Amino acid sequence: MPAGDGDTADKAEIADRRETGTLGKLMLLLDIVTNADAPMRFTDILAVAGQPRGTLHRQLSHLSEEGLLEVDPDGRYAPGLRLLALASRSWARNEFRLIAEPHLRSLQELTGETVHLGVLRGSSVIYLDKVEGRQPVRMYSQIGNASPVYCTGVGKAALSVLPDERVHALLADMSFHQFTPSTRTSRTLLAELAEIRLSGNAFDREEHEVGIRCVAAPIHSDDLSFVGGISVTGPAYRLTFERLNDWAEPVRQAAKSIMSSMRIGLGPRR
Amino acid sequence: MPAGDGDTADKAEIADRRETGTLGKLMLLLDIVTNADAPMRFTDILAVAGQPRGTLHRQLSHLSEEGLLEVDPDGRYAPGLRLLALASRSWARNEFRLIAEPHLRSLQELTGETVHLGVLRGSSVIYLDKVEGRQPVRMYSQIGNASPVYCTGVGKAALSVLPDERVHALLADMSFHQFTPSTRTSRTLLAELAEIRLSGNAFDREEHEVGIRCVAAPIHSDDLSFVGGISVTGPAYRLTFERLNDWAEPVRQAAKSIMSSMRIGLGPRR
DNA sequence: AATTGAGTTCTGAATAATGGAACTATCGGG
DNA sequence: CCCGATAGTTCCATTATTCAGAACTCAATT
Repeated sequence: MPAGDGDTADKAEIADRRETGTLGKLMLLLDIVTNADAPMRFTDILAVAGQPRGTLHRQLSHLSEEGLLEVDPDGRYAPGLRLLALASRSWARNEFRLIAEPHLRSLQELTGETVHLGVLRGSSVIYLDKVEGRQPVRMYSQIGNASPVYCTGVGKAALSVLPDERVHALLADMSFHQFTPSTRTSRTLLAELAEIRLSGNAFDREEHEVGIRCVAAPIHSDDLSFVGGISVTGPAYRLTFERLNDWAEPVRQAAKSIMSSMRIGLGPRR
Repeated sequence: MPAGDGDTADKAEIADRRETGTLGKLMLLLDIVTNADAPMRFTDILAVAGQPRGTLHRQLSHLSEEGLLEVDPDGRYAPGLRLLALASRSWARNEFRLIAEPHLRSLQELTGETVHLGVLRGSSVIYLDKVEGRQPVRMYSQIGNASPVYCTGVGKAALSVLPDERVHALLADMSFHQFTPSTRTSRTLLAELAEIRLSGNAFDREEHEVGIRCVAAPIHSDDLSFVGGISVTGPAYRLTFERLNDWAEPVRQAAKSIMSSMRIGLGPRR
C-alpha cells in the first residue's frame, strides 16, 4: 500500500491519539499514580486506568521493576525514586538552565525577591529553575510544575514573542480557568499581548493566585524553537505596582543578557 | 518453572537481567541520554545502544513523543521536561519526605550546617531531601543523586541497621572505589558497622570527598522495608572531630523523632 | 556528478502485550 | 468453622507491537 497521504484524518478524529504504542499506556499509568494525593491500591488504579486486570497487573509490575513506581508493604503504588534520579541528572545538566543561572542569581540579589525561569511547552509554562531569597524555603517546590500560560507572567511574556497564528492556534484549544477575579480571558489576553510586545514586560497582577504579583520578560532563541521567560515574583504587599515598574527594566536586561549568553553558548552550531 | 531459589545463577550470569520487556529497553535509552554530558545525536546513541537503526529510531521517536526526551533543532536528543514534571510531583508528595522535613529543618537551625535525608536503594544511597543554610545554594543539586553506601554517613548508618546476612549480600556484588585516602574497603567497613551499631552514629571523615565530613544516624521502619538516614554535612575546617561529636547526639535525636512521626503517620495501616 | 554520512521509512517475521478466565489469598460475618 | 466477598495473582491462546534489515531520502563533500 502507498505511503500515507490524503485521508489519514478519518483515523485521527479522536483528538491527540498517541502513537507511542506500549509506552503511551505505561506513561498514562505513571501519570495516574504520580498525580494521586496518596499511594493507590491496585483496585484504585484499575478503576481509572480502563485496562483489564491481567494487563494492568503486568504493566504495574514492569513499572515497579524499573523503579518508576514503588510498592509499599500494603501493596499500594507510589511514584518511584528512579524518577528523582532521572530528573536530577537532567536538570543539573540542562544547557539552558546552566546558562541562565548566574543571571537569575544576580537578578535575585538585586530585587531580593524570588526569581523564576520558565519555558513554554504546549500551552503550559514549565518552571525550570527558581532562585529564592534568604529564607531556607522549599526547593523543588515549583520546579517542574506546569502552569497555564494565560495567568502567569512568564507565560504571557513567552506568548508575546510568538507570531499571531501560533498564538491563535494555542488559544484555540485552551480552556480559561478563572483562578482569581483578575484572571485573563481569551479576549483580554490578546489585547494584553499587544501591550507586552511594546513594553517588553509582562505582569501578573494576582491573576493566578491572590496576593502574588510578578514582572516578567520573554527569552527566546532566534528561530523560536525555544520560547520562555524569567520573572520576579513576590507578595502583593511588597510588590506594589510602583515596585513592579521599578523592576521591569532590570528584568528585561537580565533576559537580554541570557539571550546573548545563549547565542554564544549554543548559537554557532557545534 | 519454580520460583527463584537455589540455582537461578546460571541464567543471571549477565548481571541484572531485566524482565521488563519493551520498557526495559526504553529505560536503557533514557539512561544513556540522561547520563550523557551533552545532547546526543542519533548515531552517538546508536553506537552504545546496541540496537538496529530502524528499531532505535522508533524507540527514540516514542520517547520524544511522550516528552521523556527532547530533540533539538540539530536532531540531538536531550532529557525531556516531562521527567522534571513527574519528579517534582512525586517529590512534593512523598510521604516520608513530608514527615521528615520539619525535623530536618530544626536540625539545620541547630547546627547551621547542611542536613541530608537519604534512603537505601540497593547498594546506593539516594538523597531525598536537603536543607541548607542561608546561602541561596543550588537546590536539586544533590536530591535524587545516588551515592555509594560505603563512603557516605547516611549509607553506613543505613547499613548498620540491616541484619548481617543482608549486609553481606550487598557487599558481595559491590565494588569499592577509592575516592579519597580514607575511603573504606570491604574489610574496614564491617568493623566500622559494628561500632555504629553500638554508638548509633555513623561518620564520614572525608571518605567520599576530601574536605567534607558528616555525622549521620539511621532511620528505619520496624520491618526494615524502609531503611535510610539523616546527616549533618559540612567542610572539614568547620566540622572538627570535636564538633562532629557534639552533634552526634542531636542527629540521633532527630532520627528518633522522625521514626516516631513515621509510626504515627504511616504506622497503623490505613 | 558521484560519494559518503546521517537519518528515515518500509516490510514480513519474531516477540511481547493482551484480555478473559481460572486461581489464590485475605477478610468479615453468621 | 464455614461461607461469600473483595483483592490480587497467574495462566495461555490470540493479537497487536516491536523487531531487524534493507531500501530510501536528504544534505554535505569531493
